[in-house]
Amino acid sequence: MAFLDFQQKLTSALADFARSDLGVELENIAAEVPPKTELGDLAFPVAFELAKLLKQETGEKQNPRAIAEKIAPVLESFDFVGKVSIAGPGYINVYYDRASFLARSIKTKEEAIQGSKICVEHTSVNPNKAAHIGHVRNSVLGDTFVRILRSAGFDVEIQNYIDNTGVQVADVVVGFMHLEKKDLEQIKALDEQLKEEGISFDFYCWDLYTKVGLAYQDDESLKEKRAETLHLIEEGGNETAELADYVATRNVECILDTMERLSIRYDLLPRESEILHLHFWEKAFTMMKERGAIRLEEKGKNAGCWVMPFESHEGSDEHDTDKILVRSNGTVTYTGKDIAYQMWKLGLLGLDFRYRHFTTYENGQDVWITTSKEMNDQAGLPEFGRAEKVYNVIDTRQSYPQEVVKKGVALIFPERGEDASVHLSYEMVALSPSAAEELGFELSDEDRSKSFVEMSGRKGLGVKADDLIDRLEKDAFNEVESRHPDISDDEKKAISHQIAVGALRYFLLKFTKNTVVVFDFKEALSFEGETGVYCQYTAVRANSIFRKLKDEDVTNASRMILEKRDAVNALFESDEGEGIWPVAALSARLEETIAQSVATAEPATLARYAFNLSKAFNLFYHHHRIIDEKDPVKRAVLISVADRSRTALTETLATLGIRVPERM
RNA sequence: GCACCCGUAGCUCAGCUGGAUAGAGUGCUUGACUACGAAUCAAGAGGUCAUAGGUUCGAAUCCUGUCGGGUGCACCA
Repeated sequence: MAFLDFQQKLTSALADFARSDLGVELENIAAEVPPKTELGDLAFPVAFELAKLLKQETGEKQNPRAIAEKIAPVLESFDFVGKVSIAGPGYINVYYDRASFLARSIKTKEEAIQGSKICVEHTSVNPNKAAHIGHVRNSVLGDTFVRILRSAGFDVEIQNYIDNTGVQVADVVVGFMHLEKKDLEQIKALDEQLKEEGISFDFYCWDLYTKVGLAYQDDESLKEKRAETLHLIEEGGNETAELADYVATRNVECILDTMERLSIRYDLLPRESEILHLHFWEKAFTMMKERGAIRLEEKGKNAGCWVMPFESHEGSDEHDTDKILVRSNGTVTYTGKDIAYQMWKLGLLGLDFRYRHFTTYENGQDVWITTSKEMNDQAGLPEFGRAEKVYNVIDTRQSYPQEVVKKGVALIFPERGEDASVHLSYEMVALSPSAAEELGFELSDEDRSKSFVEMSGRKGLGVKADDLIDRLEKDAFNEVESRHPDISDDEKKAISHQIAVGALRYFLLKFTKNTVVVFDFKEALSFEGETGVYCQYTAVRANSIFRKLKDEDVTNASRMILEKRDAVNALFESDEGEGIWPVAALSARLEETIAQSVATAEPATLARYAFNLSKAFNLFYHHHRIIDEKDPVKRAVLISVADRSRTALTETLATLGIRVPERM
């Protein structure tokens, strides 16, 4: 039983009372958590609202406090309510009955899957190089949001879009073919050689990509090669495309390995090549023309282009108000393809991909990838797409094209509307100037004067995800070793891995989405203060209490609380009970925090909850000795509260993708 | 020029659809380990919530202007 259930009952009772006894219809009743636990567990500022409404109807001025006095008995009639008090100018503060709350079973949420499917696209790293910390923010945000949605009971499908036919892949292909003069066989041989040397393929491509970028600067003919290469890759069915496919697929494998280290997994990898070859765009184009969503420009500078009118932006001489979807040479822009893809995700396109099994995770979960070939073996193929709602995790710099996609789809399918497509937008990860220098980059005076430096894949400026994870694991290993010199190296490694993941995921989740994360090594590598490690440590500590308790201590505690309700409540009234209720109360707020995270699409809310819960537990922990407590009633309460806290904390951390080690 | 985001403690950030005395972390000063684990805890100092108005019982939060910063606005992806 969570507080959210209580709140819902109280709110509807309030609405009924306002309707029947005061003759006022309250649309939504605001409830809030009082600033201090001494002020109760739930507060309704509704008396102010009612005073205003009653004045409007009757013309008589009403005192909010007097109204609150009338409401209090209604709320007090619930068995889970201990008392109700009127505070200040008319706040109605509700105190839940503590003994009765602790007597209820912890029972975590019911597994009621909500009917419709939600599709979340995240990661979508260009498959031409290793992932950096900016990509990881995307993935961690997306993955955590998926976990939050699932925790709230939604059916979620995870897609990682693979732009395997884009310019960035073409760049690396140009590097292999024209700078290094390698053909497919030689690249495969190189790949084998790299494996032996312990260098991952995506790291090699990272450097190659930078080299190509530099080579373009003083070799015009190479730029022509790029256009040529891009064209061949898009067209498919030639040696260049085959080579590009190998390079892109190997990078996808590497990136998936990186993400696996962070417990991030996918259901489907849709590729751009299939969107092209299975003619998704042509289908969407026809529908858009039929529905009059786009028009062919006959004059002006966009003559010969198909554009989508876009009124919300003012045009100017330099910038157009309309968005071009088909160029005057007849080719489709990225945004055009994206509209077709979005339509597919929502089950509106009337075409489907073909699928090939890509890999299986160690838990047996399959990952599928799209293909244009007819496939025979489709055992276990799930139904992809056809989502009720789609979240695209993409950084804020792509807000404009995302808006075009959303509006475009809504224009063709007004019955689904704009709400079906959500751009889960977040700010970029940039580097602090000192971090950039630490990576060995020379900064201009201009860069150094800025508060941050943007990462650049093209320049090779960025913190590679695997490097950072390695560093975190190494630091964690040293810490574990100093604390537990007796355990095996394998166990130390396993623990330090969990710590590293906890540290990194939390670091990226503690900032709200629209905050630019200015990456700084010291901060990112910290294991103290507001970190994932702090939360993990708290849970480990709580668990270690229960390792020392006997099972019957816990069951006895439950029985004791049921039998001695008066004594339990008396404990909370006395000084002895100080600091116990705040953790218990906070532990009961996981469900509402999840609901809030879903409503605002903001995982940071849950991360903050994990930290606050940990802090509350630590406070409680330092105030009370649980195992040694002599008073049987108090001991029972302490055990029950500690058990609830560690359960809530463990579940919260799991939803953040953070595991709790046995010891650390 | 236009659109979106941001401006809160020395620094980095929270602050939910408006609600009670604006909170954390970090840094600084001090104190607590023969332990249910010090990756912890406690105490102290630190704020004209950029600025000027408006809306109302009530504004860090909503609206408008101003100043300062970021990001977009390709027949690139």
